[in-house]
Amino acid sequence: MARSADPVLAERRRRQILDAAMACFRRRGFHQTSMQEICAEAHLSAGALYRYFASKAEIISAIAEDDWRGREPLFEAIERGPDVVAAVCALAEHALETCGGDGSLVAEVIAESIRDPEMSQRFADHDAIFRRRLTLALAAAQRRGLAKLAITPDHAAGIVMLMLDGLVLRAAGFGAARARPLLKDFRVAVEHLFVPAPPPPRRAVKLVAAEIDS
Amino acid sequence: MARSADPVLAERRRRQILDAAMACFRRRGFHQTSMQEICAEAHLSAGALYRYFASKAEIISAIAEDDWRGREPLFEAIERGPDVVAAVCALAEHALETCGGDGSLVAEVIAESIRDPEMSQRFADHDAIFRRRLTLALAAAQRRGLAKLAITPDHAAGIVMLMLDGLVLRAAGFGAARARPLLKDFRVAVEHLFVPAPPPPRRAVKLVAAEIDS
DNA sequence: ACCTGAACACCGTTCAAGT
DNA sequence: ACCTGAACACCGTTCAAGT
Repeated sequence: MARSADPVLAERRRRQILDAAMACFRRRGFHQTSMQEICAEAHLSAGALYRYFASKAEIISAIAEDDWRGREPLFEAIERGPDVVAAVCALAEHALETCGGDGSLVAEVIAESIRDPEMSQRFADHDAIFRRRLTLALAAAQRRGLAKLAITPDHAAGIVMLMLDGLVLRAAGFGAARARPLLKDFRVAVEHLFVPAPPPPRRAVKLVAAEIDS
Repeated sequence: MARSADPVLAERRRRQILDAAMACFRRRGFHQTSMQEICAEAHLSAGALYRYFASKAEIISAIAEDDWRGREPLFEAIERGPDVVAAVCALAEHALETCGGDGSLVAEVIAESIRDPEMSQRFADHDAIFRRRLTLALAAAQRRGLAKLAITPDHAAGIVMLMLDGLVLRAAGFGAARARPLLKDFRVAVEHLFVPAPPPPRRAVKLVAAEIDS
């Protein structure tokens, strides 16, 4: 928003406000936190804050944007790492960690994105990107012989994403501690979708089919 | 809340308020709807409304309770129906329908349950019941020979629930239309978890393993 | 240019007063 | 017993006035 003459100050103020907001939201949740509280935490007046963020929703949105960064390494691990199953599970663990802590921010971001159409669109876009990226990573792993998929990479990506949402939703709603056991379910599912290429057998086995009358 | 001398009137008023609230929430979302609007829609004053519901959250909670009823038939279809895969997919379709329509109530319920600790606890309880019930249904289907599970019924239940949440979250956030394609992913996953017992083969096949030097 | 903080238009909830 | 609606204690946001 703010047309600023001093971009350095502007950036400093934005971080100052974002950090204050995150602290407040973590303590009391998005809607329980008043702008006055954020102002107090950031040592700024209401008027000053509105120079840098047009609304409370815009603050939440900026926090979500922060969260979406730095997920690329996880995809690269799927593409190139030695253990695809482990790398996909790392995606789930990362999701759980991000949602970790009880007064989680992610819960607030989800809640807000469900309500606010603009945030929702932003989420849908990110969702599509995420799926494409995951599909590509899985297909790459498959081509390199790192994984034998029981189904197409695209379906696998879709299923993994559905389950990730399940984890995130529970972590957000019930706390990371209650969601953690579900990682086991996640892993079991992944293991059945990604039939890992068996290690080169020390003894080959030949299967012979013989017809018998029934 | 309301200690009422006339339980018939009380019940009528509760329905009246709930119906008005649902109409308002569907139109404008939970937090965008003011109590004044609900009062107007229900043709009651604010004071009267608060005789029957202690807070806005309690109204949302009552709506969720309504939603949780009548899911039992779906479990029974899993237990007893001829096609377990189809019955499990019906669970997903039901979830999508419930979340259907754009200004969905479910989105509001999710958002609120994430925020409000009491609602969250209620959700966690229902979640545990749901998992037990689904596990039982799957185990029963398995015992009756209707399904051969690739994994334990409990894991299968957990995975199905994770994916259901994924569907619900997207339906709530992006609209049922954008979530519907994911049903295909869901089905593919279910088909791989529930290896259906193959139809009695017209010709039996005997597998013979013969060791060979590698 | 940047900031302040009182003022504005709301909100959910309560409670004295009516019938 | 049941209901009304003005009043209360807030809220997010704005904007005239300061430096």
